Parts: sequence; structure tokens; C-alpha cells
Amino acid sequence: MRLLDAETALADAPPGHKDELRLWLRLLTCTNLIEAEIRRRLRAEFDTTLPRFDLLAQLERHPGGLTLGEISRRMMVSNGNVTGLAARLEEEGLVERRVSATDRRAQSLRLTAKGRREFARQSSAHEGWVAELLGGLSLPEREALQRLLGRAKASVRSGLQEVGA
Amino acid sequence: MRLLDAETALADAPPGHKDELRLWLRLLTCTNLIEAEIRRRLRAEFDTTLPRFDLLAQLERHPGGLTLGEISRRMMVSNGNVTGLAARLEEEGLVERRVSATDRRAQSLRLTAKGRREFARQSSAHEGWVAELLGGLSLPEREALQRLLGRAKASVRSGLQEVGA
DNA sequence: CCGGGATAGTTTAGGCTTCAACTATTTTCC
DNA sequence: GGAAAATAGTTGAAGCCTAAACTATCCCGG
Repeated sequence: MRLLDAETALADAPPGHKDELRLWLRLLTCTNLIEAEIRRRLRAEFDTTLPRFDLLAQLERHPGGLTLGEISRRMMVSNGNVTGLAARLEEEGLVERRVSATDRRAQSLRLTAKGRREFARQSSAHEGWVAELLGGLSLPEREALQRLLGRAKASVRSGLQEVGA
Repeated sequence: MRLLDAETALADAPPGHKDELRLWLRLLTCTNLIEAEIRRRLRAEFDTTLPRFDLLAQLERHPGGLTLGEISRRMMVSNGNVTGLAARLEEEGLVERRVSATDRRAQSLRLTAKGRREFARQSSAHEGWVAELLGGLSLPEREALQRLLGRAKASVRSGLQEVGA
């Protein structure tokens, strides 16, 4: 009986969502702080951008090449976005495109030798930056955070499902 | 949004990646998932964008008005960015500008009545969305996450200091 | 074989964002 | 008072990003 009352009371209570909102704002602040710093350093030290770096990272993980469509899905950005990004990277000589032998609509992208060299430098610096920025957390803290963020991710995904994407 | 898939891909990657990197990728994934959904809903339900919403939120918190420079600092974006944002919001009749009486360089922005009405609608929906998306976490989980993100923020800030901002 | 639907990619219009150069004004300080 | 430095804001060039319309190609069923 008590429990039922508590539940009812909770349902009737004014929407006290401030708590979740504060959590979201802190999550956002934290991510933006790190992301802005990484963008800044990519620019300052390698004269490149995060999207370019991300695209190269995809290709690095798939030495056999990826089609623009696959890249677009993996990076979760629009098709047209990848078109432009690929064009700039190609112009810089970091990637090369080859029309598919079996499907004349498709073309696959892969790193050039220069692209591989360049990404290797960037990637190793990037890893160091992240380690440096998050290095103030102890190992147990990092583990706990990793776990809780996993829980948050699951919560969000189930929130998206409900709406029936 | 960008590195969403990177976290998954990291599982396949050869070992030697620091766990800080994995933590960063999960943080990014989590934030981008939520942010993308909020942008989507702002667009679908209110035909607006996150930056516009954020600017209105700043003005809502400061009924006396804010100068463009103050807004730029609070939103942590460039001056020129705010110029354009403010111009669009003014054109939509949501904000109004007034040149400062004491400093002819400065102008302060404040919400119009329409802006206040509009933001009230958006804000209340927004709060509900966030609560819905993060609702899968228990209260203790949310508290722990809030605390750990605070620690992460502190770690990042001290990382920035070192470089001598 | 052929018509229609699906798929790969490009283009376009428009918004967001930065940096750097610029104008206008205020403040500092000699 | 007046020159120099600081500050408020705008502008322009360039990149990032999306949605929607478009072209080209492929594939499937009749």
C-alpha cells in the first residue's frame, strides 16, 4: 500500500526533470571541451580537421577500401557530406578513388601511401592528447565512467526505439 | 555523430589502444546520439535549430538583456557566429536589439514577447526529451555519472592549463 | 527485354562555425 | 588633449553539414 502511494505520488509530481537536464548539460560541456581542444590541435599541428581525420581513420581500418556510401554510414553523416570531404582529401593526395569493376555507380576510396603516413602521425598524436586530457581520472574512475556511459547509451537507444524509428 | 561507429570498430582494432581513447569514443558516441536526436526534434517540432535554442536560453536566463559579446562568451562560440545567429533570430521576431546608452559600440539583445512564448514551448518539450532519453538510468546512476563527468571536466581543464592557455 | 523500383553518388540551397581582417568606439596613460 | 591599445561588433572566405532534388546505374519481375 505504501509503495503504491509512493508510485502514484511520483507520477503526479510536477515534472522534476531538472536532474536529467543538468546531467545532459554536463555531458555536453565535457564532450565539447575535449572535442574543441582536439580540433584546435589537429588544426595547429597538422593543419587538418576532425572530419578529415575521422574519414582517414575509417580507411585505415579498411585497407581494402570503402565505398562513399559505406563511409557515410560508418561516419553517420549524409552522403553529400562525404562527397565533399572525399573531394578535398583526394585533392590533397591523401586518398584515391577507383570505380568499382562490378558496379559502375560505385567507387571505392583508399588511403594513398602519403595518406597512410600522414594518418599514422596524426593518429598517434591524437591518442596521446586524449590520454593526456583524461589522464586526471584514476583507472577505477575511468572504468566506472565507461560503464555508466554504456548504460546511458542503452537508455538513449531505447528512448529512440519507443518513438518507432 | 561523427565517430559513432568508431567505438564499435575499435573492438576489432589491434590492441594497444589506450583505454582513455575508448572512454573518449564512448563519451562522444553518447553525446552525439542525444544531440542528434534533440536537433532532429527541434527541427521536426519547432522548425528551429540547437544554436538558436541555446541563444534563446541564454536570453531567458538574463531578462535584462545580454550584449553579443556576453552571449558569445557564454555560448563559447566566436563573435561572428553570434552576429549571424542574432540576425536570423531578429528577423524571425524572437529577439530585439538595443544599442547601449553608455557604449555606442555595444548593443544588448533581449527576448521579445513572441520570443518568450516560443522559447517556453520549446524549452518545456526539450526538458521532457532529455528526461525521456536519460530516463533509463536510475537516480544513483545519474548521480554517479554527474560526479564522474565533473571529475572528467576537471581533468580536461587541468590538461588545458598545462599548455598555458 | 523492358519498365519500375532500388541504390550510388552529386548538386544545390541554406544554416552553422571559425579565423582573420576590418570599422567604430572607448579607455589608458603620457 | 591626444596617440596608442583595448574592446564591440561586422564581414568575407572557407569548411562542415543537412535535406531534397537530381543523374546514372543496377536489379527484379513480368
